[in-house]
Amino acid sequence: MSEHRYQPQEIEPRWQRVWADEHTWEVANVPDERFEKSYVLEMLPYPSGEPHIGHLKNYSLGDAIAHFHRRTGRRVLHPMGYDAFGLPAENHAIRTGVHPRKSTDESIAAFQRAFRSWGISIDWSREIASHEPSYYRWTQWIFLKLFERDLAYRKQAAVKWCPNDQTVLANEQVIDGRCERCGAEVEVRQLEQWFFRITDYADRLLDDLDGISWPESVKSMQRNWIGRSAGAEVSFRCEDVDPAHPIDYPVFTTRPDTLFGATFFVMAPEHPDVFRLAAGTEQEQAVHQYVNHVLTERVEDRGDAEKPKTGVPLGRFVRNPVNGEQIPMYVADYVLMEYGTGAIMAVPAHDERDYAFARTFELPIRRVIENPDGDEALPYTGDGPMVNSGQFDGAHNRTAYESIVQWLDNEGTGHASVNFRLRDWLVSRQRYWGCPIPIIYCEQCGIVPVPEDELPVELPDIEDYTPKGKSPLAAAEDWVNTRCPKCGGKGRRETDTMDTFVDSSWYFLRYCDARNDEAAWDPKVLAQWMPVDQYIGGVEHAILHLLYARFFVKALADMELLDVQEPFQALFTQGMILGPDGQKMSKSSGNVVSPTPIVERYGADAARCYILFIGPPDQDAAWNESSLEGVYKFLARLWRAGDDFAEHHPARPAEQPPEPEGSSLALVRKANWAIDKVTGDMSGRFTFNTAIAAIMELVNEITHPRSADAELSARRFAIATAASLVFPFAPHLGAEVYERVTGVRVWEEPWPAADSTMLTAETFELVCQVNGKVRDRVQAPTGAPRELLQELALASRGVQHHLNGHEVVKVIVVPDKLVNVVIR
RNA sequence: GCGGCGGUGAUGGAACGGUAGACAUGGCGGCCUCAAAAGCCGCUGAGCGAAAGCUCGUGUGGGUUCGAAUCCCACCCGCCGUACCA
Repeated sequence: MSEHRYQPQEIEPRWQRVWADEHTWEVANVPDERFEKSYVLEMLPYPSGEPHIGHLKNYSLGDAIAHFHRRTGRRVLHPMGYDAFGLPAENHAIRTGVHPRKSTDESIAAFQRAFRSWGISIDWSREIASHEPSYYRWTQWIFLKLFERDLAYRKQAAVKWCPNDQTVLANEQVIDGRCERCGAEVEVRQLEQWFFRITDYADRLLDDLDGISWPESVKSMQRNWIGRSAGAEVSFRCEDVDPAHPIDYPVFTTRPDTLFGATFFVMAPEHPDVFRLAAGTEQEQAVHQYVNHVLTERVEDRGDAEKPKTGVPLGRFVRNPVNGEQIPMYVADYVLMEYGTGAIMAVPAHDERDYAFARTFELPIRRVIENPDGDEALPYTGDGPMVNSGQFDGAHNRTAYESIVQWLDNEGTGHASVNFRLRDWLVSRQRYWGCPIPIIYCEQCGIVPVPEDELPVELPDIEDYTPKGKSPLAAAEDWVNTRCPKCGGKGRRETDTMDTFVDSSWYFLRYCDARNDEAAWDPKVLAQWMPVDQYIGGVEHAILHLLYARFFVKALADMELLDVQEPFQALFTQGMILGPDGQKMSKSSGNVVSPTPIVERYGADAARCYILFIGPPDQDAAWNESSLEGVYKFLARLWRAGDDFAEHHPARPAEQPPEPEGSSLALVRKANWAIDKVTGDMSGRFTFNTAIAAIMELVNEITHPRSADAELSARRFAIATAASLVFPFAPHLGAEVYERVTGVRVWEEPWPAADSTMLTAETFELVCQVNGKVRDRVQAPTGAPRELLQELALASRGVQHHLNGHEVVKVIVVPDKLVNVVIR
């Protein structure tokens, strides 16, 4: 009887064929008022090699949510695509000579096979890949739209350069002074590059976080990254260089209340005026030496806050606007050109860095805020009454804050100001395998956008991918040399390509209208689907992708190309699957678990259930094969229960029996309990681990010998319910068992609703406590009045035993739950 | 430093302020079998006890409460992010 065994290898392909042949998961862009829409989206994969176990988790999670939404009466958009441009394919090409398009397409095929073999319910009619001209045509179009609005611009700047990948990087792609991709130490170079003006959106990117359901951790990371600081901009005047033409140097400070304590002034080594200021002073030589030294220092070393402060005097003075004092100017590397104005007022008494610098250079330290605790220690960064601050003496610094800013404003020496840590997004890359930037440089007309009707600017084939400090595309002379669209004269194409994060900043929009050849999307179609109701992916994208995509949506909304302000209404960040050793999976540690052999051996359903059962999905979890077998056994038992039943009874729709008794009642109750539990878990925190545990309990009840004499309809109902509930996690098995027992396709059935009368029994176990400690448990009628419960508890053996002789002070009764007798 | 999250059996993990440890793994015992595999049933936090039962127990120390893993305060440890950001 070998066929009476759970054989996922037989069941799974059969249902996959049904879903493929019938296009089951496709949805049309035709509005249907009867149903609410739901857009469920997992972050699109980067197709490099084979899918790994993290992908299995990501798409198992998303698929369960998509199925649940469908069966609770929503029209679900659940598409798939590939983030196909990028460095790994190109580096592979450099090593092997294989065109990145070929290796990428092979990898995409592997992903497609995997998704089908996992039974993920994807609307394949909307599939996209960012390296196809039909997609990147619109990436280029968006670039041009941003360019039109001056949100894409070109400027010379000190940028982060990866010497290994031979390309510039966005600030977000530099981790601890190293390249996010290859780990090489990043250098700083002055280069002309393309930027997106994301800083224009800093305020909105920050404020709108309040309105979306995202994990607090991700919101907080974005808030920190945007780094909004409120303070004041204050001008310090330098009359030294030419008294006839004084120069005002603004600084940004979050502590204008400490202005009276500013005893020196520091500029960043990159500040453009540093050499001019030092010129002609005895410091000239020293300043040159110092600045040159700093600029050759490693980025990582310079950022170390622990290292001793260095710097040199500029030989000049500036005037403190609040008290007219002339304070010395310095150049020091602890001041950063990228933040604020590249110059600071130094208040050593109330700032740790300024304090350290002042001690090293023996500069005056003047306390202007007292510590209410009477502690004399400096630096003191807390609040307190002001001293040595002229007219503000005695006032509390927080109270005086506003009036100082007001006073500066009246004097014309300062004003309230806000500063952001966020920098503009550097998007050009000196690499081949990316979306070409649709720009032409003309000797006459300068920077000229490629006309929309000439899009896409197709990526040409080239021979040599090796990076040479400029884009490999520069070698494609035929392609580079073109005519200026404006004047018809000689033009040269931009040879840099776009950061791949540009491609993935709008793909969720393209899914809505993926086959539109006339436009990136039809705004009316977009309005039907956007925003994404549930987005699912890894935390590693907390800043980069999630910030960029939000920026794109806001910018496009401002152009009235769409009408949402936020792309992802709710976000769920999954935890990582670690190796069996609890370490991050990596080729070098040899602990990588591939999903393919697991799926082949245990089936996709078991692999999917296991990965969801392992723990709360937002937490990291170590892979453990023996637990996987436990999940497999559970599925096999459900299959066997269905098989046994179907062997002896013809399929008929499952219904809850009207008045079950005895073991039938127990079974029906358990089924309803499971419906209630699973439904709750699916709707809230996605705690699929406890949902699966509840289905396990139901299956345990079904197969337990005590349920053997339950009536037919009760057994059918219980088995069908288990199959129905397991369907979002194990779709093949759910469909198989449900159909064999009921004759009906489970995905066409609505999600089961718990019968509330079955969620409670006539009696319950009353917990009897004395002073909060459990002393007995007795059966009591459900819904019994408090008096009765109190009576039962007081009469119980355990309570009596502990009562002896003590005075009962009071009795707490929690209906249908417990009684606590308080004694003295 | 700052921000976020977490600390519960041998293990992964459950527990609207109300029976701590659901479910699963592992372990032990049993059934079935000539035997094994598979499957099924039961037990499984620690200590004391013949048993009934008692005591202890959710990182540490306090607090609130009839009752705290859960709420509050202080601290310790771990993970993640970020950092000379003025």
